[in-house]
Amino acid sequence: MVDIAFGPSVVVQTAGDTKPGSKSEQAYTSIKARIVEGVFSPGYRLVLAKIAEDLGFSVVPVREAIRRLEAEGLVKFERNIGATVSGIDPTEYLYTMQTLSIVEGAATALSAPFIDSAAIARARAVNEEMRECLDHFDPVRFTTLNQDFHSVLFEQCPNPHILDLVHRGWNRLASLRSSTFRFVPGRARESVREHEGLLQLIENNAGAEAIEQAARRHRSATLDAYLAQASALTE
Amino acid sequence: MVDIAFGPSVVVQTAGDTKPGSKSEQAYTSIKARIVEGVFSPGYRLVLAKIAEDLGFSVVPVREAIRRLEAEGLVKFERNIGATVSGIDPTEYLYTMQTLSIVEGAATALSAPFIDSAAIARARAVNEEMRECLDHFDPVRFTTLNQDFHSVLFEQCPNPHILDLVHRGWNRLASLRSSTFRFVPGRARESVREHEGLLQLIENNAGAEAIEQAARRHRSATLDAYLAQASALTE
DNA sequence: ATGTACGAAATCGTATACGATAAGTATGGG
DNA sequence: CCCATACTTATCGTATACGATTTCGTACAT
Repeated sequence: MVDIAFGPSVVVQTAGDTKPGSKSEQAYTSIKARIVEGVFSPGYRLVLAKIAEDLGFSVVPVREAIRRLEAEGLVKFERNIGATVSGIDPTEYLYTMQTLSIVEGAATALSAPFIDSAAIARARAVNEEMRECLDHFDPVRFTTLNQDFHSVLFEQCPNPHILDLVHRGWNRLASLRSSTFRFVPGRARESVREHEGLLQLIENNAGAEAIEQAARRHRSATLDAYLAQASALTE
Repeated sequence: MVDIAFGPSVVVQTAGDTKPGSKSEQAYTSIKARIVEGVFSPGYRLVLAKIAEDLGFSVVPVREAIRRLEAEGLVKFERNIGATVSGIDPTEYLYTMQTLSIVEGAATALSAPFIDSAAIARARAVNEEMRECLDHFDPVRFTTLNQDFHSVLFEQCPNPHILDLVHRGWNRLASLRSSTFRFVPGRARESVREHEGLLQLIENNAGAEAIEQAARRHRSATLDAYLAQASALTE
């Protein structure tokens, strides 16, 4: 739809990708996908030689890929020690959620003036699907749809940098969730309601300030809900 | 004071640095410094072999360094073509300023509850120095002090991710300014006034919302002022 | 039994070498 | 005189090789 969704998780393209032919690039994409999909869980040790052999490459392009992933915060790379998939102590989770909250709010506010009625209709349709998910209890699908919802809103975002930050946050969280995600049904229901409210604000051409606040309130509530269970997250 | 200032410009540490011993790390630091200080202006062609020879290293660590810089947005690296210091068409400038505005506002709001009277005093002192700069017309020093001012406020920022984003924005802008910076004296005077207002808000324990708004308004005004001259920026 | 020291294995870091690709240049035809 | 094509050159991309560092296991002494 908006971004590429495959399997249980979602990999969002981040800016700065080189042409696909480069092995360094392939390694980057491949490793990132495996992290985001949860094949490589947090704490997983990424041994250069092993990954290189897996992919049939030499270590050099793999190193580059790892460095890029490090800059995105997906892995930690220590000299003479090696790379591990970034851990997620509750604190780190809070940081990420808080940052995402801010950045998503900004993206929503910036995009609002450019959202036409067609986009709103699409967003509303996605939100309806989310509502249905509530009955069938499908958390994975719910999360994917949630990102789809926001993606529709952000489609016309006039600032690609902000969008990039949002995507990085999503990827980060996807990596965390694949391993330790838990669903909060009550919160999810509320979320659907808030989405509808946000759409109405946009339809009524509310000020950017109001929209941003709404978006931030939404995120903030989500954050609180998840924070309660954050202690369950392992290092 | 807060961050390391040397020469006319300021290089802000960004998260993700490896131990200093690594050549890859040295290359990273060295190239970044030269970009931020303006030795490598936007558009400058970074030839791997040449840089490697300059530093006395081989190309491999240099490549890694470039990749990290690319992920931070400081350089553009195209397959089989090479790396160039990121350009700054007015649009890109707008994106960066807008993003920085949002992120700085958030950082200010988050930090506010943790700012004690001593920090406020220091911030105020810096702001006074800025006021003095207005008379002597020292734009470079003014910019440095401006970052110092915010650094004092952000010292206790509870979210390092946000802080990292702020620093990246500063580095980015520093790179741009070194080559094409122009000073807007009227705007600068206003800026000093707004800083004082912000400090008073914090002293009075104003809500995070109000503080964030003030910070954002400030940035927004700055943005507008610089945007007027943005067309003067070269690709 | 525990702590320490030494050695071996695993892994990372970097240099060098060579193949691949794109940009620049010259030459020949229109 | 201009354009297209072949060739040369500059630069990047990756593999391989080897040295450096860390970690882990084992043996020894207390």
